Amino acid sequence: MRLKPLYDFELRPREPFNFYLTASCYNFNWWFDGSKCVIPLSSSPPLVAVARQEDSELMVTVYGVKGGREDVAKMVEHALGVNEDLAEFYGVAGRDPLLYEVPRALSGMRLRTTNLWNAMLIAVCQQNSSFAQGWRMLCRVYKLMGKRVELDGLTTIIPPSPREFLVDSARGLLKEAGLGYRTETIVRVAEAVERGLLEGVEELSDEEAEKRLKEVKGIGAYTARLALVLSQRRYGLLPLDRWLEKIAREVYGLGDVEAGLRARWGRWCGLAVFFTTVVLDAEVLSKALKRALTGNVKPTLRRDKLSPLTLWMHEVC
DNA sequence: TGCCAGGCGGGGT
DNA sequence: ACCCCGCATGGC
Repeated sequence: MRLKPLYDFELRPREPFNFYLTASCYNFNWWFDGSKCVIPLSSSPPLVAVARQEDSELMVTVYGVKGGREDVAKMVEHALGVNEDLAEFYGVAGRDPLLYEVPRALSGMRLRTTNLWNAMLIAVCQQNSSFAQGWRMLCRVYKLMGKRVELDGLTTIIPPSPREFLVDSARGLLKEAGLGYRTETIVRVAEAVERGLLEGVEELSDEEAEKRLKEVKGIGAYTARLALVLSQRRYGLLPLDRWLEKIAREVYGLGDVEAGLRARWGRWCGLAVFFTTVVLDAEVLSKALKRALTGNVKPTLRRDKLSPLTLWMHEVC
């Protein structure tokens, strides 16, 4: 399917802003090519934005079938976090033995958000799997179930909507993608979305939102919190998994890791977790722990090494 | 080969 | 409240 350019606009991000790092992180090569970042906005009707940097401006072109000038600027602004103020977080991170490189090597990098449904898909793929395995699963889901679209010269993918997970062939495709027992969980999430269970979540408090997501069988505290961080920037939530549990216990000498991290990171927990995975290149626990304990907390950025920042350079699946 | 990896729920205590 | 185990898959 071919989408046509509908209109353009510009955004002026709050400084410091690093578009390259923001677009690079946890991204695939059909959404970022080193200069253009594709931001899927809607599956039906198909709508995507393409952002690129020009001096201190972001130039955004919107593609679709016909529009309908919804509040695309607001959506792109939120997706890239262009107006986010991280000054306070940089204060916290700057004196943290795990995160002190964030205001330095990663200055201006923001977390990109996606919609709640897609964030839950991402989070479910991280359950009980390594970084590499989780992102490979996700890569295959997008290739097998996403919608391929063409924009001018660019071929890209719009992530599948919950509806695609409720057709007969969906389970087979998800198994093919390697999701294993996560298949049933993500199908249940899709059903919950279709029933409207996840509508209005953004109006709820953090605790209520987490509780709502956990009503779906297979969604626990980690998955719910991660999805809310990745979609709604609810940085007060702490997605704590075995990986971070172990690292934080050793690096900070914590007994009660959850309470200890809350005390340390406060309302920035979610963003701190995100950046912890980035600075340690999301290495498997044994390697990440070694690096954390020796103060090797600067992301590698070598293109031959698969990491959150180089994912887009690789043919993952 | 067997074992493990950024969870989770169920069933035991 | 805890603890423990199995769960499906792929990589080493």
